[in-house]
Amino acid sequence: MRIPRANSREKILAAAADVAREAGPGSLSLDAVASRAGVSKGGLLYNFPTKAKLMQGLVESYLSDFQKALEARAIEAGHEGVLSAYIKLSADDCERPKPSASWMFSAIAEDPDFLTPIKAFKRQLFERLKGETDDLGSLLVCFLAIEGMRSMNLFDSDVLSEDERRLLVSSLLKIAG
Amino acid sequence: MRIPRANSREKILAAAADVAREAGPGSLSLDAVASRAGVSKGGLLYNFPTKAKLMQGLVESYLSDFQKALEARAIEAGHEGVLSAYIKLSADDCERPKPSASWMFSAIAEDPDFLTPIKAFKRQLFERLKGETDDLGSLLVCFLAIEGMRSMNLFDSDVLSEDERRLLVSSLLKIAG
DNA sequence: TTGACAAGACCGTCCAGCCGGTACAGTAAA
DNA sequence: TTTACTGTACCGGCTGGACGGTCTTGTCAA
Repeated sequence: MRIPRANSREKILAAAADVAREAGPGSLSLDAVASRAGVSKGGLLYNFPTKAKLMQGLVESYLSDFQKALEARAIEAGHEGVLSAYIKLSADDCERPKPSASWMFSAIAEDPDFLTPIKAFKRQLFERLKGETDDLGSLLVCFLAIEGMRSMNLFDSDVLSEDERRLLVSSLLKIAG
Repeated sequence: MRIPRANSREKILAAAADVAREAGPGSLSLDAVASRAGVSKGGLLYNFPTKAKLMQGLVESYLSDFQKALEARAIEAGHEGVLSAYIKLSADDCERPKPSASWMFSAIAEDPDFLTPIKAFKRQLFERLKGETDDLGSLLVCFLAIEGMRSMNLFDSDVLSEDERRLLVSSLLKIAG
């Protein structure tokens, strides 16, 4: 019954994200992921020898997806600059009602150091944005506001209404110029 | 050996926060909290019958501390308005090198619904700020930027340098002013 | 072309350990 | 006597992980 040559890694990663989102970050167990992915626990452990490796895989795929999406937007936006691309990308990400990265809480519970690559990525992005503008103050406000928007989405927070979010995004785009 | 009439509840709450901060949110077990608080497990369960009650206690004390601090700042700041008070309070909170609310991740792992009171509080705060300004766009940017700052601190993120944080705060105060 | 065989991908079971929670007898201050 | 614990002993469930077996695919000599 086993399908040969299936790309199990991606299937497992997606399953892990699904489990964390739907059952809560505290319920991200290997058993749950395996059954969700349609894979035995042994098979899961074959692809990711430890839970830590699974988390690491989640972080890496998150980061590479993000980078790819950002690059695509940056090309698409062209002269408007990377900051605008980042704003729009984040706005779209936050449009989705359900947070797609609840697994991050599981990763933090496992070991807070899993966030290190994400922090490094953000710092790198910030440096890149710094080279694009001469008003550091505005950039900081913009960058942090996006961060706030993303964190609210992560926490599944409905503090802002849709209208408010739209207004926020347009205000940010105005600041970004 | 028991100190009479000690306020164990607060001691336990503080111990729980300490454990989460120092050993990581995934290591917040009842045993760890009890031993950290210098209390037996029986004593801990006497004060908080379940782990969920402990989390709830953490959230409630966090919220009441926050509200008290904000009120104090608001009176202190006087005519400058609540938004300025909120900015300054958050800036000071984020000055502290170690995040004081890692327990929040433990709470989310336990049950994401523990955040509901916090979301409600934030919404309430936002409504209050809305009544103070006529430029909703600027308020949104400010509010979200603060949110971003707080979340970065929560994630123990050193993405921003001290200088950058200072510049951010002054930019925010300028927008708010 | 075929057959042997190693490597790759995965299954299913088992286990030791930890965690939340219970139970209960004792104790010292108020 | 009541309140507020201490301390110990215990339990059942779940979890991460180890392990041995199984099926599949690729390779290569005969």
